Amino acid sequence: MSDLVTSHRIAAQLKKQILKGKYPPGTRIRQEDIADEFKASRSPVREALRILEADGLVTLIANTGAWISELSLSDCEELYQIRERVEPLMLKLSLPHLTDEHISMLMTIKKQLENTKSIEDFLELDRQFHLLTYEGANTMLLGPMVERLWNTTQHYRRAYSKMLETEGFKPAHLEHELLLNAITRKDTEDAERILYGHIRRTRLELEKHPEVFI
Amino acid sequence: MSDLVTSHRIAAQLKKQILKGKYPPGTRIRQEDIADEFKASRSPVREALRILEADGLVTLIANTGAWISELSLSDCEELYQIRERVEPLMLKLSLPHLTDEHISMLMTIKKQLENTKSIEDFLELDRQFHLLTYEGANTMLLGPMVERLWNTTQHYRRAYSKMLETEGFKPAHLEHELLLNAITRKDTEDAERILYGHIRRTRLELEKHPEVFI
DNA sequence: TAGCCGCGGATTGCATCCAATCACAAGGTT
DNA sequence: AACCTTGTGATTGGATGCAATCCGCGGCTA
Repeated sequence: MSDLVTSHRIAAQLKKQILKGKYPPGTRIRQEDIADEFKASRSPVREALRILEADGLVTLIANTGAWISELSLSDCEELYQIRERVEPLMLKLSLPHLTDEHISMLMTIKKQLENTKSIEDFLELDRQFHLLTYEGANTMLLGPMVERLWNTTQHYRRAYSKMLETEGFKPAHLEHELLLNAITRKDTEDAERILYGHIRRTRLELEKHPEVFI
Repeated sequence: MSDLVTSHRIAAQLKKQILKGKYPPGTRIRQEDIADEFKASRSPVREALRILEADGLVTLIANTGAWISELSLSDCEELYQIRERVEPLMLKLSLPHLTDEHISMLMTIKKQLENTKSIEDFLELDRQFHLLTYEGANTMLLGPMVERLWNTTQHYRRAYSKMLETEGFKPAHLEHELLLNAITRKDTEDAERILYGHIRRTRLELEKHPEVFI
């Protein structure tokens, strides 16, 4: 389907690379370089860049070029405040439709999360954990929006995580425990509150590390 | 600047036309038609369509075409629920920076809003009123997001408004009164709650009119 | 008569070429 | 010495032509 379309293929690949950290924020992207890398012309590359712009991953400036999006501290605070309000909603919509399979999968991921020492694995598992709690909400609009919020903050979550000692992850683990518990009990209100606190605490921690930003 | 770039110019113009209701939801858009209309080639049109896709105004399907975005009732409910959570945040960030000029402007718009009989004017003034209350939040991310939410629901606000008798607008006027009052008092908490209720009530009203949707 | 297959027209996707624009550096002026 | 100006190279934006894909219609078959 759309994966056969060159522009979409390029967009998907580039997205992976960006999220993996291949290009740090502020890196300039030249159309021709990408075109060569994918053995295509600049046309589909330009479309791919527009797609990634919509995802918030790159920033385009007319007649000038494309850069990997860069967030200031205040941008990041803003994004987290949005997440604080929006993700509990998504959880509320999702929770009633989460099955036992979802929940046992969540338990598995939670255990892996507690045992890993690798930052990269932590980031990936944490993302999987939260996005899985939203899986029940079959939504055409909120889902992409939330994913976008995660994507744009990815670099900063990574940078911030690297500054933490392993002890620093403990609150997150406890909150995951509480969250999973509330989910199992199908206690929407509690789950929403815990998630709100989880994101809010992370924001406040992040604000203590302005050195992550320019 | 970017308005001189053909693709941006086309995107901006098309956006206006769509919001004005020139193309109802579900209308197919052929690249060549738009290209002819703007006396340009298909290249900038394609970019413009990608931009509008990011705005949520059109939906692209690979190898098939572009359509004016269409919302189902449940999509619309979802959007309103997002607005219920996100717009109060934006108001909270904006309120402390609203000046007396903002407030007197808001009063003017409110009066016009109460006196107009035209649906089209009502839509435009209502939009101006609310977006003006957000003007104090100089945000790079929330602002565009909120505008996008307004854009994608525009058609349905219009369709729904047309079904209402003039009496039907009364609650909205009262809520605007309360909201403006709370803003004048710089009472963030109250303003947030009133706004939440305003959007929520509208959503519930909308749910009573499923005939607006397909 | 209903359903399936295949073909032609219309439309989108991609490559290539040329034009327009910008950033940067060198030179001149005050 | 700092600032403005101008020209050149690099890069993006747009036009055109061709290839690929999809949709609808007609005819065939069960």
